[in-house]
Amino acid sequence: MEENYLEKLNEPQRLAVEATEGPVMVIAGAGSGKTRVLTYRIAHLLHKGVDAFNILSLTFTNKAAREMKERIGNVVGDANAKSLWMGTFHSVFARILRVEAPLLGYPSDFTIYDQQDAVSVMTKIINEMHLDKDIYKPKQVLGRISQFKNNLITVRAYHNNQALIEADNEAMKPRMGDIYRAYVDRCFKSGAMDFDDLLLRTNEILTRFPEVLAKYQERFKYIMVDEYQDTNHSQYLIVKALASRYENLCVVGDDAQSIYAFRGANIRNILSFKQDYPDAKLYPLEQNYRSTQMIVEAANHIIKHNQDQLEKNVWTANEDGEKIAVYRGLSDADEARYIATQIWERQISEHLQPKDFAILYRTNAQSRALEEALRKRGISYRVFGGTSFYQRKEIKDMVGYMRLLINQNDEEALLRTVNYPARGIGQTTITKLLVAADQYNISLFNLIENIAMYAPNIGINAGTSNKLNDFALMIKRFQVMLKTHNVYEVTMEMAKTTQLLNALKEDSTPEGVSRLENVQELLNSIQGYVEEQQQLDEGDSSLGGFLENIALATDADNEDEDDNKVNLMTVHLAKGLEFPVVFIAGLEENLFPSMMSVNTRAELEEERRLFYVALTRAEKVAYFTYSVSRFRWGKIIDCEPSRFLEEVDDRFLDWKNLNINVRASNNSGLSADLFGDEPSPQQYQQREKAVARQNPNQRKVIESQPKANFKPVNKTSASANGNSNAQGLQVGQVVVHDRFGRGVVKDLQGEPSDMKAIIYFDNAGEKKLLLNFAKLKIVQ
DNA sequence: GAAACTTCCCTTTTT
DNA sequence: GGGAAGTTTC
Repeated sequence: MEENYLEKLNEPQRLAVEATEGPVMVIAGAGSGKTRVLTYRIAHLLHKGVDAFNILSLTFTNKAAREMKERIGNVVGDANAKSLWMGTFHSVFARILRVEAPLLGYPSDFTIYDQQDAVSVMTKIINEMHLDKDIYKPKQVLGRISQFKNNLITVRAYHNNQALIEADNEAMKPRMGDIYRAYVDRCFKSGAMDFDDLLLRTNEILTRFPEVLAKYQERFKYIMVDEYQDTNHSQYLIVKALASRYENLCVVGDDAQSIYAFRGANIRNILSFKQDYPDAKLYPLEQNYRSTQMIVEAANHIIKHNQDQLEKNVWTANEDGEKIAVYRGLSDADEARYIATQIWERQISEHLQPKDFAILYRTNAQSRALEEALRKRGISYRVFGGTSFYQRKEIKDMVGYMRLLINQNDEEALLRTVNYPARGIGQTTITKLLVAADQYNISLFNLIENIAMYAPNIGINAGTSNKLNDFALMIKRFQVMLKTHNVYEVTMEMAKTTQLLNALKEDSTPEGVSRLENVQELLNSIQGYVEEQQQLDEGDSSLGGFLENIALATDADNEDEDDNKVNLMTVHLAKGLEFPVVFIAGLEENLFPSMMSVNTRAELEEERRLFYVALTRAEKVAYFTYSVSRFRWGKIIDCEPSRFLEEVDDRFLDWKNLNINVRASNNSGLSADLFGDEPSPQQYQQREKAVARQNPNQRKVIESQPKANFKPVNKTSASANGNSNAQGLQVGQVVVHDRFGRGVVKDLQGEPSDMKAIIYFDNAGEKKLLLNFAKLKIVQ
């Protein structure tokens, strides 16, 4: 236990940490040490003798949870930190639902449908109901249903709510209620929950089963919620229910950083905390430790344009800092080139590394131009977000089979896999099956496994019937195999038997090769997962556990072993992060603020908060850039500077190229500026040498494959903290493992990057451990 | 039933 | 400019 940890806090921080009993709200301005407070508060609870088992901490991202756990481990020791429940709402309540969902008639191995699955279900429903998909746009309809669910409006409640029905009638969608019912039924029959269900069903259980509620109230005596301003109504109710017995609830947030209203976040949750808990203690954190005076004041100045906000006075004792540079590009390529050049120059002049830079933008699509400019400069970078690894077709195919093994009623998984790789089961057959399954009210898989019985009645010939039967038998066989073999072995066998690997191997195009690599990467990560989980006390090396992890994993969670790269991400993903130098790109009307968000004041204020979040990520230096034209939807369009730029007082800004006075509609002078400050090849080489001298270890890597974003999931406390070390381990050495205790290394196998050790433990016998995951201390 | 070809959306942000 | 869905052809 680290001593004197309280001395590392300022006065309000310390008070917030010490107020462990009763409701507490911490209003934490940007950069004011919010994470520090949460971390030390938990450490303080443990120090006071509270059992880690009784603490629940809800964070906004898995990444935040992991980092916090690590930091707590540093203060109180890993063993103590281990049994803390810490994670996102979705992951924590998914875990609870694995136990409790059967109360509602769900299988405990329920599938979690991602956005793609949900859209696919919805598209089918709208087709089957013969509705016009231009009026009932699947994504829009799902958005509406998401609103219902996040406000706990069930299908029945909807049908009893005249106001909602009228609103949908007026929106020309009178069938909304029927669609909602069909969607919920369909998911239920598939044994599947979407993201919103994870919260809605938790609420349902806590309301309908008081003994279950009591169990978790008793367990979670101390509850902490990070980013409280971004909780929606459903999350709010869960927290309220769980905390209502002991009321040891601590919420931390900043109304100025609420940026998730579009997915139901309700800023009122933070504004009305004092009404919900009249005894609540309030601790405002106003000293910013992150940024320069310039950045803090400019950010304060920006957020003042919003009407809806709590009075706050964020200040800093840091240095003045330089003004915010504003650059106007003539095209998105020009804007990107400017940014790349600035990164290049600052790396040399300020001794900065690639990882010290972040480029933030409003939409994922903006990354392309930026990537290209960085590649041209030979600057290594990393893109967060966008199409994630698990959304790729080849991965979803593979995962489809895996899902089917643990939940054979998962209709989306079945439809995806039944004819891939092609086995002669086409659209006509599928349609017949869907109709029949509905008619007999059984699941698709159920129908297929008894197809011989049904085939004559539903017009399926003997040949097709056999093919379907073979498919069902194959799935059954793997289900049996799962009982005796580990997940990796089964998956590998499945990839071979289904010809999935072979089909990919035959494709020698670059895309095909990359697909095969992705599948291999997935297989590796399964192997890593199995071995890692086997080493944890509460490890879950089951297929279900793996699938849950990847369903709730996001791209921001993936860690790259080489993270010294320029960071590219949306502003949303940047929340909670900080970087010495930040570029905010694409500050144009209809882009930032988004075209979709300029109609109401509330929407516009959320965009402004987003701008505030972006700027407050910067520690030392910030840049604003925009362009007068941009490639969008395959066309070049003219752009106007963002209204947000005009809102910022000039005393904060350093306009870089005002002298080139070109209107968006006038292209004269374009060529001169577009290529004006490109360095000559000689200058280029000199700079490269300068960088190499300054930083000999850093080789310039050209990075483009999204694959590089991917790491084995759930990499909790691996080698990063230094006490485990794959390098330098030798046969014959004595090591100590967290769980297995003392052992002797018998053998080492595999590549250095993926090495396994056979270790004979005094108390646990012989184990094969992956050194990337195993926490080993070398004793002699 | 499957491959080749064409058209249509798309871009707001994410668990 | 790109990926998915729909359409045509074998």
